[in-house]
Amino acid sequence: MSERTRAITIADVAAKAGVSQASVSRVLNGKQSVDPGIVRSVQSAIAALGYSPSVAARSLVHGRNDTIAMVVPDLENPLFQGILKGLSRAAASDGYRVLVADTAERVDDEEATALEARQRCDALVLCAPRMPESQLRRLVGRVSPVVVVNRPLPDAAVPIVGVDYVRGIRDLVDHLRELGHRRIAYVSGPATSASNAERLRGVDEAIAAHPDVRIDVVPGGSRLDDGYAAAESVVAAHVGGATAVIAFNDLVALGLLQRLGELGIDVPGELSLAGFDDVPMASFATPPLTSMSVPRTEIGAQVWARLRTLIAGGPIEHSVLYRPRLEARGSTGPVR
Amino acid sequence: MSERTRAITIADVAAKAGVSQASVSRVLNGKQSVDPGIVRSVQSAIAALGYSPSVAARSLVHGRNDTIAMVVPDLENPLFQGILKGLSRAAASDGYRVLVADTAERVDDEEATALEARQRCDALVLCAPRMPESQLRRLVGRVSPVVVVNRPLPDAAVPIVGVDYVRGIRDLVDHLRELGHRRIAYVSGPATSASNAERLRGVDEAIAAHPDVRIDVVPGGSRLDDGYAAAESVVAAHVGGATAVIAFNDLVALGLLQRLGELGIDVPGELSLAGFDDVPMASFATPPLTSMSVPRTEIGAQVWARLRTLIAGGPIEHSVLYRPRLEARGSTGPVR
DNA sequence: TCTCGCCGAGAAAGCGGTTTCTCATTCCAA
DNA sequence: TTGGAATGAGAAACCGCTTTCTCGGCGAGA
Repeated sequence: MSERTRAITIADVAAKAGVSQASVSRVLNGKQSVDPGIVRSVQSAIAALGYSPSVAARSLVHGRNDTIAMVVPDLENPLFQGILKGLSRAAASDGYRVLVADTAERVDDEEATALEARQRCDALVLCAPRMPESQLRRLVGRVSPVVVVNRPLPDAAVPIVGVDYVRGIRDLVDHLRELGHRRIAYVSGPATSASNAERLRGVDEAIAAHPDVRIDVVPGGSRLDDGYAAAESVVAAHVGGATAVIAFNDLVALGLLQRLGELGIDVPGELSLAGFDDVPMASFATPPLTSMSVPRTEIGAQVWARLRTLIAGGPIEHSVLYRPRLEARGSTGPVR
Repeated sequence: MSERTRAITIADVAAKAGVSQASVSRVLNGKQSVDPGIVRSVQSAIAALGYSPSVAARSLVHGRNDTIAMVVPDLENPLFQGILKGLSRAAASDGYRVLVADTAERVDDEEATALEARQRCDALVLCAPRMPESQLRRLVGRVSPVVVVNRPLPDAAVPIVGVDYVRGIRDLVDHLRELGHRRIAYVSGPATSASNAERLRGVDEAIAAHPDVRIDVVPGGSRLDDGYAAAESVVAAHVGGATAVIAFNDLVALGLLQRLGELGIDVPGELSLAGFDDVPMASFATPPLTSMSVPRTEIGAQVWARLRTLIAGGPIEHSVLYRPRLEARGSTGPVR
């Protein structure tokens, strides 16, 4: 291949059309009336040259580049994928693009990744950040405009979009209680996950509200194999009297469900099982998994709405917490 | 909030340090020796001011912005997610970030989306593009450097990273044939999917290689509910003599598996079932789903390797086709 | 001791656009 | 007919950084 030909610039277009660069710019942006003749000659020059303006130059002068970044602990989590999808589509409708930064659950890299991503973008979405609260508070101040997802941060000057896990767990416990369950096991999530802490609060509140209910917490994780591996503890809890299980999320529940099947434990006959998030797979499990539905793409869209306001210099809009909706399916049933 | 304070620039740093902008730049980039005293004063000025260089300005000068874009038909597909994850992590290790552009399966928007994304980035990844071949050939010429994933494009001047679906299907048919199956149903994917066409070629080759095997193609799709909905046709094929089913991908297979269970059809007793892609959920299904494993994140990494070479002005590296690996699990068994 | 070459630092010229500023027209009202 | 406002187009400044160009100072060789 020969020497790379320099890309054509606005100057080339101006020369070809016999007008000034300013006029070309005006035609391009159409925010000032221009002589129709000039418009025509500029347009034909653009077409003839196959010109397309440099995004970088534009960014420099405008101080923005119509791109936002989403920082996420693990791209493989269906919840984050759904949020990314919703965010990406909503932002696209306003001409914004989304850059993804996967921190691969490395808590120590989160801050640096966020700062670096922020440099390239006009705004940031921090999705379920794992870092300590004090660090997060400091960070959100530095990377504004920013929206935080799935991480409570009381009184911080940042919009939060999240899921009411406390309420979700309570509703789920209510569901199980109505089915007659009084002894429940909760398979917990990653220690660094704030939403796990929220779920645990939900557990506590549920216990407080229903003194007749007892909930044992057993260690788990966030992925399919974590659920599979948690079966042992769950069985122990079952032997100890638990008749129902709530898993940190659907992946854990599905992994657990598989293992319970292998162990010959009937769900929901012997043990009821519920997950969280209502991932697409949930309703396709055997038995279909009871879960708390979370509007993933809707969350993404809401995040964008808040971010857009912020970018436009608007106020910090109210935070919003989605209340999960119970999807009662075959994996939970009346206590025997 | 008061008038937004202008961001600090390299000029501020230079002034504070009492040196020229050029020196600050030299310190920053460290590609020229600078007096240690100047280095120190610049560094402390940077620290004191909390300066961070403008990415946009840098991009303008360099003509690149260390960002690539991945255009994908549907972010919810686990295959693409895996590729994105692998790509994103590999690129990150070279200081590159990835921007995602989801075309939401709208074939007509693909080209525009790709062109638009290319403007903001140094290079492009076209993931399973749905557009017609002629259009794609034209496009890849315009958006170079570019790597195409999962779409054959013979003799095009572009590296291709993909999966050998032809071979994969053949291997899968061989597996079923060894189990005694002679009548198989193939639940096909989206009409616009090139990889579905490849699978169909695999079907044809398998038939040609094994005259005793017959494979019926029934319509399907690419998602869980497509598989669920395809059950009717599959049952018809089963009644017609088919003893095994190959689904377009694992999602279809899992959806189908669920419905077959509801219909009381024993898998693999009555009907063997296999998917494709080996998504994480596959081994957690009941029964565990036989599938063809595809190295999703590895593909992403390979894509980056090729793209990096291209960006650096290197040659178009050889295309690579991964041969799927059979993961024989419980959903396929000997014919009754 | 003098000259040549090298090195390091500042000045200035871009990178490719947008936007202000300026000035020449045009149009309307007095 | 003329003054003044409105309009439109070109010149030039500017966005923030990199990189070339230039020049002063210094060390080494003669």
